[in-house]
Amino acid sequence: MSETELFRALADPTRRAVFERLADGEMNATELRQGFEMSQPAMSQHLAVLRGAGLIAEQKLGRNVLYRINPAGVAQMHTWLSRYNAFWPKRIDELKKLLREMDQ
Amino acid sequence: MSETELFRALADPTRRAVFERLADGEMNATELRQGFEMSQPAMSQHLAVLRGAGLIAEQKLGRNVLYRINPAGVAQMHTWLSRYNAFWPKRIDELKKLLREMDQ
DNA sequence: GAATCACATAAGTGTATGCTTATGTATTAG
DNA sequence: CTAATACATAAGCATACACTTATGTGATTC
Repeated sequence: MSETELFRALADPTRRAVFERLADGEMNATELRQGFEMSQPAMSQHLAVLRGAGLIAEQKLGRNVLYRINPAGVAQMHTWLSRYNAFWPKRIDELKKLLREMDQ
Repeated sequence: MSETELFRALADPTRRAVFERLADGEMNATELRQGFEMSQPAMSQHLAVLRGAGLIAEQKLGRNVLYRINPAGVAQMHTWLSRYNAFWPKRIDELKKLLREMDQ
């Protein structure tokens, strides 16, 4: 899981939209394809890139493969981005607000 | 400032390293080039991509151009990533810790 | 004012990449 | 058991992109 792979995986708008779809929950490739004007092999390629980057994980159930977001990939991006927290002055108020919501 | 441009700008390892250098503070292109085996036009191109993506801002001082990190670009990435906070279970503890440190 | 410096832009090149059609393998349904 | 389904892989193509050398413009130095 390299940072380059992370960013490259998300740099393509189609592939990023696929990743964003998985935020709604685990899906197989056919479900993921709904709503996209895309061939089946294209989707397969995108999923391979996302998997290679560590952003998604798969689970084979017979001929079906279920894909879901891999928390480790998300965490890695968070870690990278956290270096730049000093450039984000509004974070204190927003984090406090977030924590308030979480504690409810 | 599109998300695609953001991710694409950071997807190249050289360019990401340039961006990471700017976290240390404002620099001109020649300073930025130190430590990189890179031609001057290559650096110019990278800076143009980062600027186009909204990740850096520039300030011209005569023939010198100073580059610095643009907080808005960082914030935009934060916003995108925050959609995936649900996949990051350790965040509550770490955020509380961060806030504690901030309040000191 | 000439020379030097700092940077942007142009043009070219080799490699990578997002798409396609074609094909293959494994699983499931009837 | 055959046909259909689900998905991965192969191969090809057009476009994008990170690099280079070459060049140009503007600012600074001497």
